[in-house]
Amino acid sequence: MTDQDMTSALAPRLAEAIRNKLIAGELKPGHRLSEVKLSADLQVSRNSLREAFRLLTKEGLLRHEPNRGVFVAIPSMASIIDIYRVRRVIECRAVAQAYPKHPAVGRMRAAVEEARSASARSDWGTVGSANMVFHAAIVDLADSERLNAFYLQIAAELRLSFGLLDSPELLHAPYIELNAAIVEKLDAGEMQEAAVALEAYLLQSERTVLAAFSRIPDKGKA
Amino acid sequence: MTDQDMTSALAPRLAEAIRNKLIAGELKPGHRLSEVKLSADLQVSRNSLREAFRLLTKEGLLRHEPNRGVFVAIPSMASIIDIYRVRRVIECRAVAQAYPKHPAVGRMRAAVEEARSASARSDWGTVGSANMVFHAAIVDLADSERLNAFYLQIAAELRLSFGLLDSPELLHAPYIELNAAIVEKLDAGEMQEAAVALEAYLLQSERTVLAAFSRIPDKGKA
DNA sequence: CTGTCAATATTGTTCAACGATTATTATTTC
DNA sequence: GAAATAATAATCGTTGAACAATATTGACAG
Repeated sequence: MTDQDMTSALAPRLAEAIRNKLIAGELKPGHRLSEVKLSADLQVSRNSLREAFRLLTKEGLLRHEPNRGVFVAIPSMASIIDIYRVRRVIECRAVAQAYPKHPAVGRMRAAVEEARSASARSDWGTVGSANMVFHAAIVDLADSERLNAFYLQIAAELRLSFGLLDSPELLHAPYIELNAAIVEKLDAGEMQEAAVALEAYLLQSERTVLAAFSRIPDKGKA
Repeated sequence: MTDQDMTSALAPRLAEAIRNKLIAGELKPGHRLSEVKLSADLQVSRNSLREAFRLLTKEGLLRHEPNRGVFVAIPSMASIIDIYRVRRVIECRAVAQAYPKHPAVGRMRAAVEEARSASARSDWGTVGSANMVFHAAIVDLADSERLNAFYLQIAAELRLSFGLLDSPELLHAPYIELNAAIVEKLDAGEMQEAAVALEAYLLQSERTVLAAFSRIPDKGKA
């Protein structure tokens, strides 16, 4: 079922497969990806694999060192800070300028509901995914496919960082009700208030993530 | 001098060469790029060229149709509208939240000066480039490398659209003094005013570009 | 004129090869 | 024994050719 999907080209499918392994944490940051070994494992040629590598390198998930190979990108504090800056720029503005009856608001509401029910059964993985959907919907308020595509990349990169952290509960649970509050404000037409709430929210989230990140013992080890 | 630069990999250099041809207008939108022909022209293998194609496709400059080949992306009104949406989201926010003494402000000022002097000698190409530098500097106010990289892509895509339009004077000249006004407001610490001025500016620019675009006779022709 | 079908051309993918660069090991020298 | 150096192995970078899959073209029959 998974390897007979000839609908699209091989390289993008490879990229997606590797991307999933990355955000699932199966491939750890700093690990080196051998072309010959991976191409043998995935039953594809070296050339096709290299094409997939280019894609992921441009997305920031892999790092390419000339004549040495590709490595899983190692998230740093700088990258986390950078990503949150991007999020504040895009998400806050998207909310501030949002049209209150935009279809994406419905998706935001649905994401909050799913997060709540998942939280009730302590399914923090689903809570995290729902949270991702929520913020992707926020970006969609701006009605720009380029912004959406860009955000998807950023989000994947952020997930890579999250993979290094444990305690997903602490990382996602506190924000469910904050998300709900933002939807409420949007429904009430209070876009400006929603934007400032989101900004404070993102700043707090950034602090939490950075704090968790700083508690990682040693990340310079292979 | 240009073909012995072994410092970086081949594919990115190819991509840059093709990108330059694209924004210079040497390759017209809708044109199909044959793998065998181009690889022969550029003296590289088909595999290397394909790697470069992936890069440019992900940047939105080329379009890939399965089993048919790659084509120069055809700018549409929708893409122009989308790009301007992105610009308003990013640039306005960057200005509104800017630190008035940010180093990028100096580059903005320098870009205005260059545009003025180029305008005096009717060098509209340079005026356009200086304008690009100005806006890239605006984005840099947000201090995010990811935002900078993203904006570079968007700008390249916009340049592709500009290539279809004539009368570069009308497209760039009116904005020189508006740029200068934004720098002044930033210097005065009036970030909010600068942001609203920039927003009006971008809206006007979008209208101008769309109007010029709609005057293109027939863009469905090969 | 239209639909069918073969012929042709182009892309998609793989493989094998070779030079260049890097990592590793062995050797030499002090 | 330790450091420096040379030889070896492994990997990447790029190329060229090959074959299958798909799309385009053109001929042809009705």
